[in-house]
Amino acid sequence: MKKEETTEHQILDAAKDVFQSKGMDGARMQEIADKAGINKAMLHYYYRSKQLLFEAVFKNAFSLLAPQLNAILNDDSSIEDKIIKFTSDYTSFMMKHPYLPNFIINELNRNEDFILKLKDNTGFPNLEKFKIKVDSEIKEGILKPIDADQLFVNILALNIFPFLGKPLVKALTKKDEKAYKAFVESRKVEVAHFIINAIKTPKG
Amino acid sequence: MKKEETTEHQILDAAKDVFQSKGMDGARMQEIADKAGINKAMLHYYYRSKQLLFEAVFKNAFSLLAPQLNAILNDDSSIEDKIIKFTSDYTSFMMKHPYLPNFIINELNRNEDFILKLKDNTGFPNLEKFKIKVDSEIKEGILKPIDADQLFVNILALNIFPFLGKPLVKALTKKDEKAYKAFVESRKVEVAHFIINAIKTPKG
DNA sequence: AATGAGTTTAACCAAATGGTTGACAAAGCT
DNA sequence: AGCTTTGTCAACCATTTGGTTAAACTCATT
Repeated sequence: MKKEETTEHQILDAAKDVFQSKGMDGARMQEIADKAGINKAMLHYYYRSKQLLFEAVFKNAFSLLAPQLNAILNDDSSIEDKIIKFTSDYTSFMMKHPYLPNFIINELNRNEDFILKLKDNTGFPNLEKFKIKVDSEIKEGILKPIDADQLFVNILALNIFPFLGKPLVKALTKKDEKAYKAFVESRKVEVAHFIINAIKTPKG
Repeated sequence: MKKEETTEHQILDAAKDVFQSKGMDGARMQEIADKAGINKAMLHYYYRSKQLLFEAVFKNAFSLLAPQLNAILNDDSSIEDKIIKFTSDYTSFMMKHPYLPNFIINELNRNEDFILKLKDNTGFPNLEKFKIKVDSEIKEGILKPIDADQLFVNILALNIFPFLGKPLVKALTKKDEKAYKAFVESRKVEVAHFIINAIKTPKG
């Protein structure tokens, strides 16, 4: 039997659906069982409790996101190239996993201690290399002076917010689903230009 | 008796606390009653159901946020001045209401229809005037070409995200509460510079 | 065929939860 | 003073919910 067909995996799959769209508090064990096509008791047989099943889903989700962040932080290209690549890759990734950012942001807010467990894990994004690169490009005169933390948060903000605040963005800019998708798609390049304009010293 | 001391207002106040920190699903009517110092039956006496009490809290919260957005959208100053003012004002406002952005974003995501009710309301932010101003400043050569919707979403993103993603930002940039507050405080001017650098044509 | 470990199910349980009821008091009104 | 309206509470109710149990089924090994 393939791994995707085992009961344990089917549960995790169904749990992902339900937890990510309804959150820990809104999710119901019965709904997860129904979606997985199995008896509710099986959830406890494999994952013991709602909390543990939730944590399995959460860690899984975060382990999907972390490499996206590490990609920009740990390669050796210029800051400009990092931004161009990240903005495009991250937006594509989010379009495939629309529930992910809200789910993670939300549950981290609901339980601040939760992030401590992740921090210890290897693979938790580290900004050191990025900071060094930013500072060196500033010294070289390629970039205008800017704090690397601020720049990183700006990059994240511009890329993540349109997904976090999708309903708000749609309502404010009066876009239907189709127009919203086109809007986000065009951000793949727009956002990179925007950031680079903001931080690059004029040539000459 | 002052308005703030009426039972009805005490309920709304307590409900605000509980709903904004735990969300609709995580909130408990008993906890709201306890926090308001009254019997649980009173909640239903004044607001009929959990859903209606929640909606009262939500509308209240949104009516606090909307004027902040309208401020930038409807005054007559230059885009540069709008950005400087908004970035500073909005950050101050958010520091006073830290739960607000998450609460609103979250519950809008949980129930997309909900925003339709708000849209009809007078006072719902409208971008028309802002768009016209952006386009005219681009024609005048003050700003580089940029889609007004994109610019507006960028402004929102840079200002709201640090509050939405507070735990993530704290963890990634390795800041404690004090350093985080200083970080956000300095964004009052940093973000405005960042945006203006991105969109203004070089002088000369 | 007998054994036994792993898997699955129906039925059940205690606690929590949103909501209701009926009694009663305080405040207005005639 | 009587009568009505409004406000408040303790007790109660029906349902939902996460979790448990004990029996049954599967299937490889002996």
